[in-house]
Amino acid sequence: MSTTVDASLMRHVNKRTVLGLLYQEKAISRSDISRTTGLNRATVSSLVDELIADQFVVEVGTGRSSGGRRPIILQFNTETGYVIGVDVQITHVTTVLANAGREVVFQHRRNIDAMAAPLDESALTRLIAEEIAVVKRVCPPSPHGLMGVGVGLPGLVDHQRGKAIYLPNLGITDWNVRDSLAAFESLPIFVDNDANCGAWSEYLSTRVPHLIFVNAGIGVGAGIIINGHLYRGAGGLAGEAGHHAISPTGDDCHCGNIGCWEQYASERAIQHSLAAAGALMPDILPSDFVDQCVREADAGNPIYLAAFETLAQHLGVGLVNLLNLFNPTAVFLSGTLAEAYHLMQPTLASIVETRAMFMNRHIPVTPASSISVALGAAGLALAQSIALLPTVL
Amino acid sequence: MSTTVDASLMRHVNKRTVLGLLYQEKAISRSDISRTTGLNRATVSSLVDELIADQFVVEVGTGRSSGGRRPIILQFNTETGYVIGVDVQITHVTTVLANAGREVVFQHRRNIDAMAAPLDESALTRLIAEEIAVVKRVCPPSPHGLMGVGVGLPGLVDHQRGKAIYLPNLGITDWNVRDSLAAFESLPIFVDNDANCGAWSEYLSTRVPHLIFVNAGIGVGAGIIINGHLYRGAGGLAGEAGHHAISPTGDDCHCGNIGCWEQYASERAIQHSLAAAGALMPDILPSDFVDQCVREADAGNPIYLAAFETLAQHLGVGLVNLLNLFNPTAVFLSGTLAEAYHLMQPTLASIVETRAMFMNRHIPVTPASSISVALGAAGLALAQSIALLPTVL
DNA sequence: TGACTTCGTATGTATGTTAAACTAACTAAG
DNA sequence: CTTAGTTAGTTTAACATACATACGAAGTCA
Repeated sequence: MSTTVDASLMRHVNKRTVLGLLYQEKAISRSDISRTTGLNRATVSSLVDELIADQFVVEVGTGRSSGGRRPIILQFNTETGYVIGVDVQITHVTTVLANAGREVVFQHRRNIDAMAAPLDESALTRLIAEEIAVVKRVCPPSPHGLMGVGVGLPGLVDHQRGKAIYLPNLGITDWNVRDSLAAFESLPIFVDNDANCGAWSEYLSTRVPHLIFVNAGIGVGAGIIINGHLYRGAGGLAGEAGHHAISPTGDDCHCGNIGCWEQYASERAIQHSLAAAGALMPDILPSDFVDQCVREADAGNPIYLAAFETLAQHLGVGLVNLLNLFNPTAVFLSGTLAEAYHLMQPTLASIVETRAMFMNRHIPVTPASSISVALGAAGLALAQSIALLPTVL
Repeated sequence: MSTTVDASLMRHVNKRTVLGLLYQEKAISRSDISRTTGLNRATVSSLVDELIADQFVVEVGTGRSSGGRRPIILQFNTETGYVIGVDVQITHVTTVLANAGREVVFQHRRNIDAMAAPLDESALTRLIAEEIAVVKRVCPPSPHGLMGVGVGLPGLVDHQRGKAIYLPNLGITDWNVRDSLAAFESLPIFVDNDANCGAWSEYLSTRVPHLIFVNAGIGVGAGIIINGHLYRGAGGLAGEAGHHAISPTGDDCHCGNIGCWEQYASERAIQHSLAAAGALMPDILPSDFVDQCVREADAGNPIYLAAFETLAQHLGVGLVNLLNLFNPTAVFLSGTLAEAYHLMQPTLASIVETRAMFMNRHIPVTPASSISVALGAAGLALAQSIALLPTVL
C-alpha cells in the first residue's frame, strides 16, 4: 500500500477525471470541466487536446452563449471502440455488443438447458465462442476497434486468472475460461461473477456509490458496490449472499451450510411450493419455467400466486439482512425471478418497510434490465481496456 | 468524485506514504524508504527533513553498514502527541490515554450499571467528562500535546455530526455527544460506533486489509474494514450485523425485525438459556454477569456449559453468514462475550469449518483485546488529528 | 593502502499545474 | 451602431515537485 505520485501519475489522474466527467455528461465545454473539477482552464485545454488526439473525445459544435463567447461542446466519443459482454446463465446465454459509451449495438439470446442436458466445459466454451463470433461480425469499424470480451458466470470466479472455480448449477469445477476461449478467440478475455457484472453495470448507469445487485434465478448471488468500487473481498469471493442462512432448520445446501437463502429465494423454492401444492409442471423447459409460472400467476391461479407470495417473503427477509449489513443506497433485482417483480413488489416493499432498521426502510428495490449482466461484463472489459475510464478497483 | 491532483497534493500523498511507512516499521533508514516506496532518494531526504521539522520523526543513531556508509536510523516519534479514547458500554466505561504510536500510557475502567440504574444523557456526559479529566491529568508534555478525544458508543452513530442517533440498550435517542461534551471539554471530540472503533484498532495493529470486528455483549454489532478503510455505508450506518435475522421464527426485536442475531448471540441469550433451565442469577450486577457465568462454566456447571454451547452455535451461524458475504481475511471477537472465547472456540471453529463455503473455512476467528474499542476510538481521533496518518476513509 | 559499496545531499532538469495576460466571440445598454 | 462588459479558450511565464546525476562522507574488504 505504498502509493507514490509523480508528475506522470498526476497528469494521468487528472486526465481520467476529465474523461470521467465527459463520460457522465453528454455535452460539456472545457469551461464547464474547469469549473466542476477545479482544474485550471489551461490544464483542461491541454488535457482535452490529448483526449481529442487519442480519439476518446470529439468537438461537436458550439453551445449557447451565456453573455460572452460561445462554448465549444465536447462529447465522449462513444464510437471510439467496442466491447462484447456475455452473460452465461443456467438456462440461457445473452451476448451484447456495446460501444465505448455502453450503448448496446447488438444483442443475442440463446437458450440452453444445461440442467436437462448438461454441457461440459468444452461444449460451453465452443458455445460462447460461437456467440462471440456471431456478434463480432456486426461490429462496425472504429479507432480502437473491438477491445475485449467480458464473460459473467454464475458461481465462484477467479477474475484475476480468468478461471471459474465452481459453477454449482452448471456442474463445472476449475475451468480456465480465458485459456479455453483463447483457442477460438484472440481478443482479451475478462471473466467475472455474474452478479459482480450486474452490479458494475448498474453502478455505471446510476452512479449510486453504494449498491447491491441481487441476481436470483436458479441460484442467488449478490454483487456489491462500495464507494463506487466493486467489492470482491480478500480472496475475491465476496457476495455469496445466496449462502447466508436465514433459517437454522432448513435443508442442507451443497455449500455445506443449512437454511441458505438460495434454498428459499430461487426458482427451486417455487418448484418446492408447487410440489407441496401438488401442481408440478414436469414438461416445461427450464428456460421457460419462470415465464410459465408468471403467466399462471398473472392469470389468477392461486397456487402460483401463493408460491410467489412465499418467495417474496423469503426474498424480503434476506434483502433486509443485506440492507442492515451494508446500508446501501439502492438494491437492484435481476435474474429470471426479476420477471416476477410485479408479483412480489408489494410484499417485498412491506417487508422492507417493517423489518429493516428505520434508516433502511426506504431503500428502493427495483428490477434491473435483463441485459444488465451482459452489459456489465462488457463494461468490465471496457474498464480494463481503457485505463482512463472508471476503475473497478 | 472528481479527484484532481496538483503539486501540493502530490507532495502531501508522498509525505503520507513516507510517514505511513515509518509508522509501521520501527527502524528504517532514508535509503530503505526509497527502496520500498520507489521514491527517489533525494525526494525521500526532502520529505523526511520536513517530517523531522514537524517533530513527527526523529533520527535515532546509525544502523549497521552493509558494505558502505552506515545508514541513519529514523523512527516515528511516538511521543509527538497524545489522544484519549473512550469506550462506552452498557456495563462499563473504559478510557485510555495513548501516544501517537498507539501505545497505551494509561487506562481506566469504571463500572456502570445502566440497565439497573439508567443514566440519562447529561449524567453520561458528566461521567465521560470526568473520565477524560482523570486521564488528562496524567498526560505528559509533548510537541503536539493532547490532540483529541475519540468516543465509541454502542449503537447508531452519526460520526460526522458527532451525534448518537440511537443507543437502544442505554435508552438514549438523539444525543449530540460532541456539543454536550464541549461544555466540559475544549478538546476536539470524535464520535463513532464502538464496533467501528474496534475494527479500526485491529486494522492498525494487524494491517489485515479486509476484516470484521464483532462486538458481542448485551448487543451485537460489527465493524467492517474493507481494503484498509472503515466501511460505513451510504448513510454511515452499516454493520448492523446484530440485526440480521438468522431465524424466521424468533422473537420480535426492538428494531422491527424477527429472529435477529442479537437475540441469539448476546448476553440475553445466556439469560434465556439459564431461565429455561431454571437457574436465574438475579442478584448479580450486570457488569459482572458474564464473568460469573464463565466462572460457573469453568467450574463445570453443566447448565452454564450448555448455555455457552448454545450461544457458540448461534454466534457461529451468524459468523458464517458474515464470512460468506464479506469473504474477509480475519474476524475479531470482542465485547463481554469474548471473555467466554475459550468456552466457545471449539464449537465456533467447527461450525465455521463445516458450514462456511470452502474458501471461508479457514478464516481465523480470534478474540480481541478488552481495550481495543477504546484504543480504536483513540486511533480515530489520531487519524483525524494528524492528516498524514492512515485515513479512515 | 586502495578499490569498492552504500548512504545521504546538492544541483540541474523535466514535467506538470497555475496565474495572469491575451485573443476571440458574444450580449446588452445607450 | 458603438461601446462596455462577459465568457471561452489559448498563450506565456512562474512556480512546485520529483527525478537523474554527480558528489562527498563513511564505511567494507582484499
